[in-house]
Amino acid sequence: MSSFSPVVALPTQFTANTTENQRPQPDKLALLIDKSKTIKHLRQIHASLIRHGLESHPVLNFKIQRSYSSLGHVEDSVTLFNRTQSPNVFFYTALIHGHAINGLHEQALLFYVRMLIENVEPNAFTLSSILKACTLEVGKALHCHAHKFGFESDTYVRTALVDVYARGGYIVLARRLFDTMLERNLVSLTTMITGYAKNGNIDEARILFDGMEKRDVVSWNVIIDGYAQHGRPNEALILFRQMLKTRVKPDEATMLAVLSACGQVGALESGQWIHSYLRYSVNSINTQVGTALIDMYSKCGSLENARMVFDGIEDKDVVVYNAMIGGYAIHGLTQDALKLFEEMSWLGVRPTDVTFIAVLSACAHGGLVSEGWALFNAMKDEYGIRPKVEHYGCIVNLLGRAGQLEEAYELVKSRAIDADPVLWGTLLGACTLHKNVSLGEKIVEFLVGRGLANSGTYVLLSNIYAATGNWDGVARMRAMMKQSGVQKEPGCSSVEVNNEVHEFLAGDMKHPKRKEIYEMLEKMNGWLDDHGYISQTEAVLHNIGEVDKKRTLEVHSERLALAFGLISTKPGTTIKIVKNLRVCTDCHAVIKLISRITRRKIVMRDRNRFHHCVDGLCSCGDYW
DNA sequence: TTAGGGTTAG
Repeated sequence: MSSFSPVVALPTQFTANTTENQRPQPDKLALLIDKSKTIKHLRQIHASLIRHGLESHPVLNFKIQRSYSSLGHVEDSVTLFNRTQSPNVFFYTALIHGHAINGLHEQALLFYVRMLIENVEPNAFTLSSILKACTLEVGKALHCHAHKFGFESDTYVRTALVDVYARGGYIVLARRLFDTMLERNLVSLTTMITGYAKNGNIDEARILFDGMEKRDVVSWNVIIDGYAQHGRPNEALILFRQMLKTRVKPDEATMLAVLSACGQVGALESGQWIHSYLRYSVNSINTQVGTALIDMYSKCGSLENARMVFDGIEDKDVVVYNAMIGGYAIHGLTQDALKLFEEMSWLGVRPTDVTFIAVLSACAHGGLVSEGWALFNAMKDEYGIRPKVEHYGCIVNLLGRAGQLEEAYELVKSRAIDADPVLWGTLLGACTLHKNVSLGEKIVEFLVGRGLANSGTYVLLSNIYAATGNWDGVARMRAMMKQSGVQKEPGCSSVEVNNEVHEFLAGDMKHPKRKEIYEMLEKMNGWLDDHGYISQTEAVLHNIGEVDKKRTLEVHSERLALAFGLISTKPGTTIKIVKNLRVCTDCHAVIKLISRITRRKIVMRDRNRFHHCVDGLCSCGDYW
């Protein structure tokens, strides 16, 4: 008790009506408890409560305990609980809720069980609190409890049940529970939308969202994030613009979702807009938002800004480092990535598996085979991190790019039990790069023999055949692909002009400025001819004549994006292009040359990495 | 009491 007694720093607003002799009114104390925002204030009130012999007051005790929980001090809450004789349902519920919101799911469940053992009957509050903290299996059992105790139709309980089933992937069941609710409200709708969005069923989510009468910041966040996390970042950005026209004010969660979308589409201007919005709307940028900004700037090609945000974050955790190292990696700045990794280790920040993905991919882009192996081994031996398939992917990629195909093949084969199609794809991609037909065929044979071949296998082998001019082989693979119903993902490039992202497919005629774009393409061809450029027609993976091949290359999506960038920005402006697939060798050469001819910096992000083209040279050193 | 949130190979 002595630790509580001196009320030294009790602020005046709390002491005004409280002298040593005067007992404070319980209802006033109750109000103070509910209003206290910091643990310090709460402890002071608690002290005063004990000093005045009110420590057994049921309502005050309950409120104190609840406040401890919500301020993240669950242990104090438990202490208080343990000192309470025969706690009632409210007490138990507050405790369960406190554990649940602080992520202590198992303990929450244990208190629930204890409550049942003590014959304290749960109420609707209890059930909805505990449902939030449970897995699908436990949720099913709790569903029975809800039924038994008669709360199955309670709005809160029902909403929590919808959440549990949706989280567990039982989306149809969740929908049925949702449809049979006595009343739908903003939260239950948002819960259902979240369920669809997390499951990747974003179109269903959108239908419900569009039908909402009222939307708050959370419902907007859920739908925007749903698009952002499921490969539809453009739609996320469109919705965000719609949100700005409403009265609903975006919050940090909105910013995180939108920054992710900006990064994916390479929308630097939109990302910068968010950054300034943040600077003006919040006092300081927290670690999470900072990380998202670093990621956005890196993916939008602006490493300087990424670094600036990085330097401005005071308490850098490992995730912040991971984002920055990953940024250096995709830009091919291998040494900077490794240096930062060293710096972070030196500062005592322990790397995670994600950190190693970042540094290993940095090594792959720089062709640093021995450094990569050393890091891979250090990860296992020094840091005790078990390599995942992603790490093997990095190593296979590193070896494959460097031409050590057999070694890479052995490594993948040694892991054939949990063979990952991506790993095989990486390896086959390396075979294409080095035109190693025999190993490619050997791999495909191996995969077919073990029943591991999939549609992608044929695509890759067909690419190897095409790269070596084996058109019979290509035709065979195309036929097999047709049979298995696969299609190659179409190449798509985008460029951001005036805060708007313009997308192009190969040979695209849909853009309103198509006339000007194609005129520019012609002009570009003229420049290339003047510089004696010869098309690298072997980059065309179809068996057609040379002239047709050249024509095919000329309308590749990245060229259309480049042409549009050239006609819609001032001379000297950097052009930033984002492509969904890897850039082809011919386009790479053309873009380099155009950077010299137009004296513009051209930055292109392809599926793998960034290419900064300046004065005819590319930052990747033609190694990609 | 009910909803959302940072980094991840090719």
